[in-house]
Amino acid sequence: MTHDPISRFRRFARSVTTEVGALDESFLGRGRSLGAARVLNAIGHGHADVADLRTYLNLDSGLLSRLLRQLEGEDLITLSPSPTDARARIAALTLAGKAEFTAYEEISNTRAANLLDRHPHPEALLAAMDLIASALGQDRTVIEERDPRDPQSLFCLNEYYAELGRRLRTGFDVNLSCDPQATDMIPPRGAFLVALSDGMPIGCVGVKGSGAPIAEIKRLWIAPSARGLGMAKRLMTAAETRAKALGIQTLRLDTNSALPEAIRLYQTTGWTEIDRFNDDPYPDFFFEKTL
Amino acid sequence: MTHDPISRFRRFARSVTTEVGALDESFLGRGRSLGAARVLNAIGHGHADVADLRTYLNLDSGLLSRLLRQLEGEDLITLSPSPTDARARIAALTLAGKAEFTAYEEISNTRAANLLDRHPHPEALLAAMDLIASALGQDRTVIEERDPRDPQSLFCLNEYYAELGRRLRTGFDVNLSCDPQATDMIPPRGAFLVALSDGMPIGCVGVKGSGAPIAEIKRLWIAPSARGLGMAKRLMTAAETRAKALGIQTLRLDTNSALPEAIRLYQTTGWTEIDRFNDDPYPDFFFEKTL
DNA sequence: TCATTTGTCTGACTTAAGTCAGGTAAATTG
DNA sequence: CAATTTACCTGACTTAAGTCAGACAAATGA
Repeated sequence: MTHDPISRFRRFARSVTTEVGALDESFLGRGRSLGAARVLNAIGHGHADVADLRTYLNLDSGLLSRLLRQLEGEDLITLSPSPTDARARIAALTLAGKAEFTAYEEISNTRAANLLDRHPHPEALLAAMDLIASALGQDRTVIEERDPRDPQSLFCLNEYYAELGRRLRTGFDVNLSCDPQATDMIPPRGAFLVALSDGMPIGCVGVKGSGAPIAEIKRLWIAPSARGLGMAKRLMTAAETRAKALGIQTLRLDTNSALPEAIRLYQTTGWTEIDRFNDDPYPDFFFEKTL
Repeated sequence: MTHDPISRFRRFARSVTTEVGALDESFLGRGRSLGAARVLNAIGHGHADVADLRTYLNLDSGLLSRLLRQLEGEDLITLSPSPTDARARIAALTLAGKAEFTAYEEISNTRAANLLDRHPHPEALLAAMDLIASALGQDRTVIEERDPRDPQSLFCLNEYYAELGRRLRTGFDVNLSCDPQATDMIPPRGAFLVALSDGMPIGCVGVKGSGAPIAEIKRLWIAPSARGLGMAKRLMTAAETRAKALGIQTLRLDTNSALPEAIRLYQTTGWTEIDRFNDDPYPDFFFEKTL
């Protein structure tokens, strides 16, 4: 058998291992060990405090300490005590460090751009990568509270509107809908949650409150590449927990029969169908849940 | 920007690196260094002679020698001189070695099966993996001459027939077509070439000869995941070179207007359209090329 | 046949990576 | 406030990985 699922998976793993190995090789071209390069890159990507670096890179405290001093010796980073805890130290790139970091980024970006450039269907290739990254990263997906006007929140919301436009027979115009004001989805009135897989937004949900003990769930969206992995359930659970913490006792939501997966989710997670509670033209299904 | 092509590519690379790292970790669970495990696996996958192992694993001769002796000391492999060259040595797994090899395979296969099992659309995930593996592996794709009755050849031929069935408005029944006898595509009359990416067949082409200095190109097929990467051109060039070596002076082929990519390829690579030269019901385009 | 090349092995290295047991100073807790 | 915990550092290790210069025997070519 040469074409069974497992052979195909393993061929994928081999090809990707080769690519990863080649990237590591080109990293070594900058005359620094892979360990030091990883630390430099992690700092450049915003992992500032030493404790964070240690868990992110999964390094022994002694080993990381030495790597940090090596980078400090090369004048690529500075280490200063944390203002809130004089024991902890915070790493920052110097100008030279930023230049080195950019050089490493260039290596990665060039490899990525080359591969995408010479492919006949870059968008298909990227969609495939999204799918695989979501499947592999499902255990590492985190849910974070964000301002709904954040770039990552806006990305989710735009995708959500675009998808509604495609799926509702009538199309979707956000201006005709009961569009929640951003402040209604920010504490203390409400909250907006984004699911991030490796930093990439792959889903969102909003709790739209008014200060009263009743609030609405809005804008539940999951990226196509992440569907079927249980993200909607995780997001809804997180939203309910957050709503409870904000003092909300009852949640309501409206949805559309063109979104059967969503309706099925609500039906199986303790929501009860209720009568129409607004005059928004789009929804035709209404649910309620007591927390 | 959080959703540009390069970010998406790099998110993919990160998630896959984590997965590869986790696999290496579980390999270490068998109490052998990664180097020794890699050698054992390579032998199990048919890399028997030491020289082949050295190039395949890209190892220093001294290092490989030591790893081999370590495995020999564990009674996992035997090393015997090659019958054709008494300097060269050939590695083979002992019974215990086969058991260890299987254990490593199990680790990989279980990880693969787990991931596929818990995904809602395993076939979509696999198609995405095929696409990426073909894109990453395009430089490592090799063209090999095979017997057209080989399992890998048959896989290509079946896919080819299935695809014709989908694309021809009339469907496609191999029995109605001028199906070449396998012996017509085996030296000295002809040849059958298969493109292999990491051992996986992703394309084929046949040269159907009769002993005369005129022969036909048949069964040109490229896997969907590998289209647009120039494989068809590579296969055709290889087929022409092989035909020439078999003493063939003129090549002909028939094709169908439902396959415009193929027709475009022939038109741009030195083929001239000619009159119908057979009464096969399927083709409606005919080409010829003098080598 | 004899010089050269080839395939593998050995011993003596270097280096990166990682482990582990203290040590110091700051923060936290009862 | 004293005891404990936490965050990081240091020194002394081990191990895997990899490099390099020969050594040897078999194969090859003039």
